[in-house]
Amino acid sequence: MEEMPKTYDPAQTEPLMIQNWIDGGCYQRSKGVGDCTVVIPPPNVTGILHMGHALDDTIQDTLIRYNRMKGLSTRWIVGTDHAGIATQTKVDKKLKSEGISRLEIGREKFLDACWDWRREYGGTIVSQIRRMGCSVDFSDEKFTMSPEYAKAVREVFCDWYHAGLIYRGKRIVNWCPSCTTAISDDEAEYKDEDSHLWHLRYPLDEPVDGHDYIVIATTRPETCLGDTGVAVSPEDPEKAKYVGHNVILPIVDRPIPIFSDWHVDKDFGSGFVKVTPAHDPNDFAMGQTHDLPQINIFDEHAVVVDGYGDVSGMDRDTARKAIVEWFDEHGLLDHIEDINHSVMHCYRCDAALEPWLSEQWFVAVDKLKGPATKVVEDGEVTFHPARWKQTYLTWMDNLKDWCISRQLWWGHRIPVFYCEDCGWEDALMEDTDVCPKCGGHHVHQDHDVLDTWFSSQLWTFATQGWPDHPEQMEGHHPTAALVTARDIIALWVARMIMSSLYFTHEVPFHDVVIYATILAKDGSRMSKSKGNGVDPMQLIERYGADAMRFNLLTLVTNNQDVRFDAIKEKDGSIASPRTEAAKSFVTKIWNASRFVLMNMDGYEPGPAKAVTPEDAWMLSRLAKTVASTTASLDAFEYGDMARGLQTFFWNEVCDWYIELCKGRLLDGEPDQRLQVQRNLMFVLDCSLRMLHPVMPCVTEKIWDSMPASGLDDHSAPFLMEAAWPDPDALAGFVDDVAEGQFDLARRVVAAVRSTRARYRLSPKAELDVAVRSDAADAAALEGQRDFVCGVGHIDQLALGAEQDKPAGSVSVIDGGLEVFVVVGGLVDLAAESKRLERDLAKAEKDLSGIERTLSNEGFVSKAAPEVVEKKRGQASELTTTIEQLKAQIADFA
RNA sequence: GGGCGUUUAGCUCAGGGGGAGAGCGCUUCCCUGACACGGAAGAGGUCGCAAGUUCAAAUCUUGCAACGCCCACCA
Repeated sequence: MEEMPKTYDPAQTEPLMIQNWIDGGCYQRSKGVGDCTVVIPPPNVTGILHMGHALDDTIQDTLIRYNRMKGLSTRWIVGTDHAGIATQTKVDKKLKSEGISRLEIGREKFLDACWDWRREYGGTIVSQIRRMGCSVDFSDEKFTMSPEYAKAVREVFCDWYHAGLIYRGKRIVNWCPSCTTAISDDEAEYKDEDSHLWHLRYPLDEPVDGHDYIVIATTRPETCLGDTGVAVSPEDPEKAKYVGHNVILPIVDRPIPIFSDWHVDKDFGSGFVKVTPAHDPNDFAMGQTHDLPQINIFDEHAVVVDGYGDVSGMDRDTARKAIVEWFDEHGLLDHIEDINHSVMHCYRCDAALEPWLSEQWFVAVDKLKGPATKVVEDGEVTFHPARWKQTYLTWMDNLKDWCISRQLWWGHRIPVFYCEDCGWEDALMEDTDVCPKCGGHHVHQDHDVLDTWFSSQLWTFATQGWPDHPEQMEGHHPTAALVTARDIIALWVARMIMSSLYFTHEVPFHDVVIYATILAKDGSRMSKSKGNGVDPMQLIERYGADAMRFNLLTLVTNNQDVRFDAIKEKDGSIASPRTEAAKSFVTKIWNASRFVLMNMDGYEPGPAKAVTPEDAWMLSRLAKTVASTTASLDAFEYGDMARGLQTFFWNEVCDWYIELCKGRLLDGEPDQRLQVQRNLMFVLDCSLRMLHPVMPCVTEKIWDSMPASGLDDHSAPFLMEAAWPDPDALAGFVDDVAEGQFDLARRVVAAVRSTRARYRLSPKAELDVAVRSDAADAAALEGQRDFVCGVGHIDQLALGAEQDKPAGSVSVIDGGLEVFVVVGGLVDLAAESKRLERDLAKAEKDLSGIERTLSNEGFVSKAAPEVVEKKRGQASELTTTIEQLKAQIADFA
């Protein structure tokens, strides 16, 4: 047992505590009854952790540490995500800065560079998680591209492929002509741009009602080469006459039909829409409905393909100019309208994306969505806060087939093999270069890789031995809870539920905890480009991990986003007042513990026992706090828990109980002293255990110096492995009468203190005080005479129902108590009677309000009886107060 | 366009049908035997606006306004 140093330095102590836990094997699976396995949402290996991760990981660590202390078998699985496109972009940029081109060095060498990157950043991320004090199992780190994981991914692909859930199809994808890859909707960025709406004339093949042409409106004149129809709204009576006729598509001179479709808004543009199924998602859908040909006019670089004369070989911008010019020259350019519309851009290279028809792999979701909907509807998977359930169900309801192929190199390569000789195709668990059908040697593997979410959807079970070692999952899957951000409910949470139900026949987790998005102080999103992001490591450096964790947990409420109060100072450091306050709390815990522990000479462990009224009050408050803290943790209400603990420990344990124990502890008889030591140790021990999941380092460090308490023998080598206080075992300490009596005493002390402040009396000057109250209160106060006098610095304290107002005294009236403080010649008659008049006016106003309520027929008959009773109590108390105030004012007059 | 969230003290935020709360900041006093990263006493708010439900609304409903987020669409 070491003595506690006078000051606590988180920067020095935290890494030591963390090292001790790791050396002690505490982070690996604990053995216990019941299971609490949690998988970390794997951070992308693209960089360093941000505040969102810090919050995410703090919640999980609190959850894990709490359950570990409760005696469950716990394990927190850690790992990182290869993050396909994001990582490839980063590596691409890095190589580019070194003058190296991805295309020149080829796939193999590029992948080597990706692995190098992964080693570097994966390591950084893991070390940051470690520095936060997160008790993840570092001995068994996972990665979404490890050989075992890759096997699981391949198994899933092959299974779904053979079950017909994965199919290849032509779809419009968001194509980046610069990166020559498809970009998912989620990865595309919308930007508002000023552009034009070109109104172009398309000649009719025969006049309709005397009209030779119609006017279509388009923002993409260059795609008209691929038009295969013109659509009007079914709700547009004026256009109905054109339906069934044909126009002759200018330039290419092709007749195309006019039809009606609900996609068209009759009030937009000219009411006629050119339909280009190969180059627009809506047009693609209309093309399917109306059985139109799909004519692809662009190659993969968005250059017009052969067969269009001069326009062939032009890029899309040049082609646009040329085509508009052509219409103009031929008198077919009706007019040009200015327009502002949003255009999708590649988030890697910022090029405008091209809707492009290409061969892609899809997961058919029809069979998967039903079960995934049901488990959430039935509550087998529960969202916290509950409103996210609706978000999930709405998304699930609108779910379309999922495009899983990506034209990237970094990722899980699609395990489909093709024979160029006989056309054989299959998804295989093992690579092959010989065709099993014809024996030919011209076999190649699909060049695309899988969407990153395809692999991360397996995270709860592919990290636990699936598919080869199902025994490893036994009892540890489903996992307990998933803690994540709301923006990936659809991308990740939903897909995990679908794939887990399909492959493991169980849900991946029972609870989904969605925390608030952390915004900058001004309410904007934290982002690198804005430079308003806060680096958690900087906060830790300045305030310590415990302080940061505590502050972050207070942000876990029902809200969907919160502003983080940090500001960047001139020297680049980060200042966060709330985190600073949390650091003060850490220091407070340290100092209070140090005080208790430095007064333990002669201490023998033993049960806590209420000897004095303040003991009874403290133990009752402790029992209630253990119960409420436990309940909050079980309900994933971390903000409540953190705030509740702070109020309890600081305002009740430190400000009152420890202060009140000083007399007995420092000057008491040996027996008295021993009992108060036991009580203090008990309260401190329970408090540290409750604080530990939130602030693991400081509490663990204090535990080093702690002897056993009445709670248990401290046989656990680490606080993190000690038992969570059992609310039921403490229930016997709950004592509402004691709490009420204690409040009485605190009110007398408060009255004396405020009088001192009002009269500028020294806090130490001993005063004479008289309290007039009813007999029961007087008796209760009599029992607390010592501490009231001690804390209130009272020389003579007179109590009783018949107390007279002492000469030279001023009074404070508080809920039936009349506290008279003798200030002697200082009494300022004018000021006092003014103050009393003010109090009287307020009391009378309050009373008249309550009497109005009470005289209301409706209130008395309809309000809950206890509410009426309470109001009556208030009225009678105020009546007493008013009488007392009047009497005293008369005294001063 | 559909959905969601927020609007409470100078700041960051809790709370939530029946007496307006915390932390920081501010004012005054106190370096009292762990802690000045401390203690005590205070000042400060018609809980965004309007209507409705109710005996009772900061709290529930509706509308409005501002800010923000998500989804869809933008020929």
